Amino acid sequence: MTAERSDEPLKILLDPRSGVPFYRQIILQIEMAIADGRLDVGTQLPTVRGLAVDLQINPNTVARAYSELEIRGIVTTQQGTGTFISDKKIELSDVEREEVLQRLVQSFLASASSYGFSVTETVDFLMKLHEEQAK
Amino acid sequence: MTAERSDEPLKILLDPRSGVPFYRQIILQIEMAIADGRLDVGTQLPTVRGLAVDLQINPNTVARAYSELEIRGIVTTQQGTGTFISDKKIELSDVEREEVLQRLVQSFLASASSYGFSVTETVDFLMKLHEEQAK
DNA sequence: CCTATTGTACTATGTCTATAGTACAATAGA
DNA sequence: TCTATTGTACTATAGACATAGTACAATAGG
Repeated sequence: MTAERSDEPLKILLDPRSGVPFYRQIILQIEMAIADGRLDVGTQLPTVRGLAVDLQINPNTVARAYSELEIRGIVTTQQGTGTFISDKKIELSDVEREEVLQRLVQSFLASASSYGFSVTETVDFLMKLHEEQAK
Repeated sequence: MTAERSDEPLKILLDPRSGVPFYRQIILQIEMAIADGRLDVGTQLPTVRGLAVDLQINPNTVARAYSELEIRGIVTTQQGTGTFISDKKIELSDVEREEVLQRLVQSFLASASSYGFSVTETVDFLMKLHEEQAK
């Protein structure tokens, strides 16, 4: 094995059967990685061409994902250098925050329910996922 | 709490932001409902036009979902009568079930994250909500 | 300065998805 | 029998998605 960098590279997996567009899957997985701490502020993402080769998809598709992430302020790009995780912070009042989260959660649970997942099952799954991540 | 009975109509929810085609969301949710017993053999599905109105989508889209389900032998259709659950057993492996939930959870967490909620905060909120509901 | 590497921009093509609209076929029920 | 309801089939249009290909711009490093 070649000597890798100290920090392991982000592993992105695409599921062609999910129906979810590739560029969205990339966005989702990068967002997740940031949310749970696997990607820190300032970390460089794989290059457009590099990731395209890795995932065996068109560079345009990667570029589109990065472009959307930049529009949302989640990453910053520098011509000729690369794409990096930015330090996006959203300011909301506590009340607003709670309302937003409440709405997100309700929508999520309703969705899971329509697929036949009970609230208990859904919550358990999330907890387990979170515990594993904490290791 | 609602006092619903076994005759409650199947509730299908479409998520336009998921990237998953409507017709596939319909197929998946019907399959899941059959797999976990919410839909029994012989049960009539909503009519093509009726479901289209409910979901506010084009009848062609519903027809496509039903058509694919029939090709797979999951439903049987009778001209002029309707579409019914056939007696084909649906074997959704735990893995497949988990994949669906995984996708829902990932999309949810990414969404929450984009609003500035950490995974920990989101999970805690859900847990607390669930505990209170259990009382 | 020169070159490789990076991100960006554009055109073009093909497939998939969803829509609107129209028409037809088969069945149930009055 | 007649009519409404059901599923089915088709055309046409528009947009999203992924691809291929080409070209350009900005930066790092020798």
